[in-house]
Amino acid sequence: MNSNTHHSIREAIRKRIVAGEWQLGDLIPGEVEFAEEYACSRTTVNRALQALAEEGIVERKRRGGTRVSPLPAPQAQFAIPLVREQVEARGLAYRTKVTAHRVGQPDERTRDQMHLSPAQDCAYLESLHLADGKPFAFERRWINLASVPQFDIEALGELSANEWLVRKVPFSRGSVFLSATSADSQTAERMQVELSTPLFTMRRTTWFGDESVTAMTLYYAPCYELDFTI
Amino acid sequence: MNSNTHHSIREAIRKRIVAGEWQLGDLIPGEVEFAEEYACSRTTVNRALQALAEEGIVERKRRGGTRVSPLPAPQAQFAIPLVREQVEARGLAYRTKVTAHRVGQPDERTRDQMHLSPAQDCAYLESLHLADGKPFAFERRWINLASVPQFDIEALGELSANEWLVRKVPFSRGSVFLSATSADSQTAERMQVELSTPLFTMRRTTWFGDESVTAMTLYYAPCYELDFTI
DNA sequence: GAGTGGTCTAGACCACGGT
DNA sequence: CCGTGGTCTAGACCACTCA
Repeated sequence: MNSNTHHSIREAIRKRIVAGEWQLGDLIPGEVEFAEEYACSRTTVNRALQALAEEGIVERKRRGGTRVSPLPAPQAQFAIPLVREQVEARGLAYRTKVTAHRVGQPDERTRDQMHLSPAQDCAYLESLHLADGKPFAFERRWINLASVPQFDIEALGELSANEWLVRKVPFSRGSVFLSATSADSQTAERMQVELSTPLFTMRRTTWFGDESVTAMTLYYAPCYELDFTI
Repeated sequence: MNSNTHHSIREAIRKRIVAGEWQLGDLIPGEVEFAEEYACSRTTVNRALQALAEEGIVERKRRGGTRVSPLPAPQAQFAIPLVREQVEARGLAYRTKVTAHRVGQPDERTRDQMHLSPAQDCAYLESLHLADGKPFAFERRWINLASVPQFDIEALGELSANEWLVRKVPFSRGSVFLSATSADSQTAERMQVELSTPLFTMRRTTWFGDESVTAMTLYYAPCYELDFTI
């Protein structure tokens, strides 16, 4: 048995690329050549190179061979965390509180975002996420009752709306917008900050199939930073 | 020949999971079983399921089988774009201008971030990124001359420092911090906004191996949003 | 047309980890 | 222990695309 796994070969080739053995955009050896060099089958090299292609390190074309990416863009992959996890990761106690809720029709902008007809009823929710009792984030959310008819304030229990939705409508997709906004009077009051404080803001709309599930805006406390590695 | 590719099988199984054929956390059929069902080899099913595992849709354990992820967290993958690309994607003309530069030693906080010894010389750069002549982002950057000795203001040409570094030190890794900050007087002047305007801010430190390359802070114009899909 | 990557298959052995 | 996933191999055929 050969100890060369597609994993070890991938790392070996990655190291050679990172070390600059080939210039950006240059052709690197083909699968057969690598297979001879590492004394393994072509299949194994193929897996290794496909993984590097998925990472954006190399680009591959039939007949054209495999080249080092001409302009490798730093890639980041991260999971959108639940606020509960963000709070508990800081060693603080998480609690959430619904500060307002009603059923009604969203404003036109939200209706557009969620592709709703004007008469469509939605649940509206305002919640505060607390870390050790202090405001950590303030959330405004619309939930499409047509796609989540089981939704009810009572059903949440101790969960935040997001935690409930993640369980009830898993594998939803969506778009995220990050920005810096100025605290409006309501947010400032809820978050106990001064009016116009800069707040890191995350806006999300999520979909299940072609039906919108929810649209929300989350305002984080001034201390908050979103961090990830590339 | 069978028309079932690992790709098509992956999508078929994904659809069944998303449709709720199995509950969150439930065991799904094993590789052999799927192979019979889709009339293909176990190898092909294996590739399909491994891909779903990488996406976080299923979790796999030897002997334990494959289960639907109990709490699937929405995953996002995106490339840190060059400011030039962000500007040109909006159909605007990109230009960059170095507004200040010198060689010296960074403040203690930056020195810590970059793991530098006190006497270590760095290049300091302030640049403005313009979109159709209007300020789009303002950047403060330290460059570790020990890891990039070839760096020189003249070497940049029409490129931004980041574009130059991406070519000169490709495949670097690093950490990113996103936040909302209040425009200080210098940034406000350069960006032509009022003092204390909330600005979406990206702080990055990048490494090549165990050597820091650069540390930078980028302040985006108020109109800016970072968007991606999950 | 020919060379490269993309994929499949059947069979084999290994490694982990639940019973 | 033994069933499950993890991986390798050799050979095969296909699909793209460059010359």
